[in-house]
Amino acid sequence: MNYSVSEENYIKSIYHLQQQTATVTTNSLANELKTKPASVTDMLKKLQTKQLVEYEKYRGFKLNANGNKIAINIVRRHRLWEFFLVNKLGFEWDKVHEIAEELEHVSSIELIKRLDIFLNFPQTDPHGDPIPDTNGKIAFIKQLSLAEITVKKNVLVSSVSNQSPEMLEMLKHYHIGIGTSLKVTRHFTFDGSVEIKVSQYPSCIISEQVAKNIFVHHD
Amino acid sequence: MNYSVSEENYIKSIYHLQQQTATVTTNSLANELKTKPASVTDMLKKLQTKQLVEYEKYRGFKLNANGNKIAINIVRRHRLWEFFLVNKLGFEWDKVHEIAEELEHVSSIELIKRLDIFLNFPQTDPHGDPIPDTNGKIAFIKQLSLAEITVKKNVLVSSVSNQSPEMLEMLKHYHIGIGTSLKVTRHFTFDGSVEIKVSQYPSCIISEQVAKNIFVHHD
DNA sequence: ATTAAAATTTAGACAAATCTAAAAAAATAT
DNA sequence: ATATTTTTTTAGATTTGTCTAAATTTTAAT
Ligand SMILES: [Mn+2]
Ligand SMILES: [Mn+2]
Ligand SMILES: [Mn+2]
Ligand SMILES: [Mn+2]
Repeated sequence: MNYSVSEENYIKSIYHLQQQTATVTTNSLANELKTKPASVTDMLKKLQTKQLVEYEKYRGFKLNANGNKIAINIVRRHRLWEFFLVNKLGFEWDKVHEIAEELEHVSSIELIKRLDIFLNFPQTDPHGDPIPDTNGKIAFIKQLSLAEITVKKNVLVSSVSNQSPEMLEMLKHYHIGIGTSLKVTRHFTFDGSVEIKVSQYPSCIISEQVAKNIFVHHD
Repeated sequence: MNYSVSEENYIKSIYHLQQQTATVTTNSLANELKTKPASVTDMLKKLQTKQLVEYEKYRGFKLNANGNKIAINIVRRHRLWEFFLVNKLGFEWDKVHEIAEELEHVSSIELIKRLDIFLNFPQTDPHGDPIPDTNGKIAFIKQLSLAEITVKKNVLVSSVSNQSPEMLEMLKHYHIGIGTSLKVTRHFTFDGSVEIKVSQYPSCIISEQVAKNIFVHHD
């Protein structure tokens, strides 16, 4: 079956909210989609008749197996396009989300198949998020934020959860990108700030707020 | 200003029909867009209030300067995507039109700018049609069909007007593609068929119907 | 010049997606 | 346990794009 742009956006947003809370509320989805609660209720009735969600009045809702499969496929398209935009067209990573938000709705299956080949089967998007494979399998990478990591172990930056231009600017300043190798040298308990050492650059200190948004894994 | 997918499809279709006839009729546009005449009238009123067409009740319509500029920009996007699909993703040229029909509506200006750079500023799409530049200028290539061309001059295939899978199959059989060098060796007046010689291959005869769809220019 | 046919427009309806305002249900506070 | 606040749903309206059927205008034919 084929879904409208609007339906796809709802499905994907439910999926993302479910990563945090098993069951999603009307208000949170309205907020995520920048729409009104009444509109969410309307759409949910439709998604229910289309057998994509489990929904009980006043009780919240979640994607069923079918809805989940479709959501993951949209995520796959989104992230492949983001990879294309950054690695082929040379966009900065803070500029690609909006564009991928449109591209993800182009419906050709063959297109995505060929794009994947063309990009050489990338595993993660420019923000470090995993790209689901054709079967919907998502590689899980155990990752911790810089605020949680133990001291003096070399780690690789695997993803950054805040993808704003402001964050990008700051990360550039610190010479941090996806894949960058670094080491936490100290945690300051007073304000939660963290001292890090990025390759040959002198040590520097980042705030707890920043540290919480940078995720790393051991190499 | 920003236009809906539907508005853009109407604008582009009017543009294409205008290449044949200076002023476009309601029925021909309905036919082109696979919609109903009543829907065309409705949309034309909207395009008129948006200052994109000159329209007089019962008298047909045409794009004004503003509408024309927008149409050409959509054509530009369409053809750049077609080029991408064929030359980067490896699609056959008969499979790309539908997909480009969706991709052309992705609204980012920066996207098309970068795509153009990435593709190295292609001049023509996979069907040999010229790609308008950023300013809307379209390179005009004087071209004649194989049915009209004079005998025994070497010519280059510049475009093919019928882009169906059936035509592609036939062209492949004759080893003809965009850019192929060939020579017309005879015209048969009885049925309008044409004998051609494609590089090292033995001479062959193509029907008038095929000849009329293959356009060439002198090298 | 009438008449018949074809093309175009209008009138009115409908589906999708959205909204505001009011009603209903659930959660929270006293 | 009741009252208050918050969340969610319903009712009803709106916008966009489409359609069918009927009316109007234009074009073609006699
Ligand atoms: Mn989207
Ligand atoms: Mn991403
Ligand atoms: Mn289109
Ligand atoms: Mn083309």
